[in-house]
Amino acid sequence: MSATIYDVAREAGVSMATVSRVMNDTAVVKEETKKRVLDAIAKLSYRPNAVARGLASKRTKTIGVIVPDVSAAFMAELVRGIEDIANMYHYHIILCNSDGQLDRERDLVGTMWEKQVDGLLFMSPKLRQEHIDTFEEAQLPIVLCRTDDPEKRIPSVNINNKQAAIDVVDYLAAKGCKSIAFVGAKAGLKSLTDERRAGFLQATERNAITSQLIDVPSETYSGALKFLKDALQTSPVRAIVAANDELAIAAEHVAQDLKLRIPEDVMIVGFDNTKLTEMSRPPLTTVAQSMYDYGAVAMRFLTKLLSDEPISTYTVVLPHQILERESTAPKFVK
Amino acid sequence: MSATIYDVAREAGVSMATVSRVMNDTAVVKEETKKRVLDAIAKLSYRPNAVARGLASKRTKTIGVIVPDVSAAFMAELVRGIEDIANMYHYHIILCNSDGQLDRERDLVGTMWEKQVDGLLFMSPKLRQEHIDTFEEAQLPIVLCRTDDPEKRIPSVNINNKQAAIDVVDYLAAKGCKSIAFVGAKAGLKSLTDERRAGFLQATERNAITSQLIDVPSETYSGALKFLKDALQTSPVRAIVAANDELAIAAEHVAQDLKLRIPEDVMIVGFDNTKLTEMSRPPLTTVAQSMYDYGAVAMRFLTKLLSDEPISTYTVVLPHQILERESTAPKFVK
DNA sequence: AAACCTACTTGAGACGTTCCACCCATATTC
DNA sequence: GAATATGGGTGGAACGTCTCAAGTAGGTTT
Repeated sequence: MSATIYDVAREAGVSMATVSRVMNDTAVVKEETKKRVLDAIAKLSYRPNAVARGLASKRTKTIGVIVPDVSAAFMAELVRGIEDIANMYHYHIILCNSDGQLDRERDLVGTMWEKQVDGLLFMSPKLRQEHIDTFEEAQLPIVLCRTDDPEKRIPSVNINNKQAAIDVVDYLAAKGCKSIAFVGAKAGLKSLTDERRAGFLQATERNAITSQLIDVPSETYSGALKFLKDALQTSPVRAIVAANDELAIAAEHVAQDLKLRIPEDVMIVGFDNTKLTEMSRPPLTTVAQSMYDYGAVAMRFLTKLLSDEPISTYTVVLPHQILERESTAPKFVK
Repeated sequence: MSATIYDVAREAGVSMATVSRVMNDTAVVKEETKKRVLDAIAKLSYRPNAVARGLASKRTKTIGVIVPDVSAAFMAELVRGIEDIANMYHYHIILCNSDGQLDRERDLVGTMWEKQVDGLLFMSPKLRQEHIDTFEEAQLPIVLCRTDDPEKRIPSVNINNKQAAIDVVDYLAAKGCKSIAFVGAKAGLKSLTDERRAGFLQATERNAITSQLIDVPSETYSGALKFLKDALQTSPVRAIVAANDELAIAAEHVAQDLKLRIPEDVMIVGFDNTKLTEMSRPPLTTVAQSMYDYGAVAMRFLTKLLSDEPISTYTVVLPHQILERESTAPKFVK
């Protein structure tokens, strides 16, 4: 069996309390005593038991991270950002997948409470009142990440998706596009897409651009192909704004099948700057938002909450940026 | 403050022990008493404290998962597989990124011990003696995943990469290819690639096929483009086997730039069956190994270890399969 | 000389469970 | 009728740490 704090105390000829103080550096200990304790620790290769520590101190140095699905595009990058910062502040993360299902999400918040996590990082495709109630009940410090809370009830980190879509339309308008389509999941399913669509509609109207909405049943490559083909065949447009990169690539492929040249005949813009954008033909113009930073900022925010550091704003908005590639800008030919 | 088991006991007029037995269903309790307890639990909305439980029972229902980098291609899928199965057996996972660095890995194993995890799932690009020593010291049930231990000292889950590469060459040979190139990182950097290359070399020799090795500095799309171009321009081959899908797509693009038709002029095969394979043009033939299953099987293995279920073999080898797509098979045209 | 610091150190009660030893009826066996 | 099971329950030590009130020794002030 492994050594306990009590063993170390006996070995060093001091009390448990002193050992504890040496370990946690929580009060002054005479240099000589300290050395005796450290020697004893080394000799017994003592490591503190974090569970006992958690019980006694009521802080577990553990953060619950609830995501819809780690394996979804770039979610892993976000999680990596979270983990890195967590680590920096000596936290660990318990990762849970909810598939965006309300029951599961509520369940997980409860279980995380049972595990006595110090805080929660929460991601969900759509935030409802039930979520808020659950959070209320759990009484845990929570930061929302990439999850829109229109009423700003919970601390959150987001980007301004609506503005980003507006920027994209303005960008395309400046290139002379007079007719633009937006492709994404039907309204009401995903907050992200809804916001982007709203920006799209607002900006097309303001710029007097003919707009068209292409609804797809699921925001995946294969799920979108057919709907895109139908839409593009019946009413050709000058540009396509896709709710994410995967859809944008589907749009590229459909356009190419219809013998349209990109970007000469039709321009295509995606969202999220996933790895796909570089690997598509032509490379995809997209709205970049660093997923890593997303997670990192959210986690840093949470650590501030946990250590009562002063907070300037409870709804952090991250910057975005249009990354121009060849799907909207003709390639420079030597 | 939230209710404790003691509060519930008082409310129901029974002892703590009885409440515990109701919660854990660990012994018979009279129907009537049980009801009183359950009512009290509901009334006080009692939830057991997992930390206290962990201290008392010495089991935390938590698994440590150490990966080089969650955000690396498809690692997230693997983690998802782990999480799903963990969940099924009522475990949670603490996820840590090591970047494949030995010190960090050893550190993490130690911290996971402190956190009193019930077991460890470990992934690393290259296993060394120091790893084994660290595991030994930690005295934790450990399963290696996608991490080769040539001496089979630690329980592990893997696929037979060498055989997979042999299968690919045989497959191409059957299609009449007489000259095949292998593209991947230089020998000695990645165990995975080394194994695949070994299989490739063995099979090309056996089939009397002209083989060529294209070494790239990094196994990424952009990092490989130039080297592929140089290689394909100087010595045209009939087929390319890439160490992973990303490289295979780079190969596709380079071939297309050289006005080669795929698969008529050159066939291309990737490894891993990532999402990219479906989204490339033409869709990529690849060696499929479900990353999700990889994680799922490893986790299931660990649960068996943890509950002393009988184990048939300590080195699980997962099946692989060549998924034929249009990069090696001409499209059927209506 | 009494009172008061300061610098260290101790003792033991939490923290919220699990689980073992034990108790008390009532029923069953020899 | 004594011994033995069995169902249903109790009490409290143990798990390994933190933490706080309290203690000691030596010096300084009044």
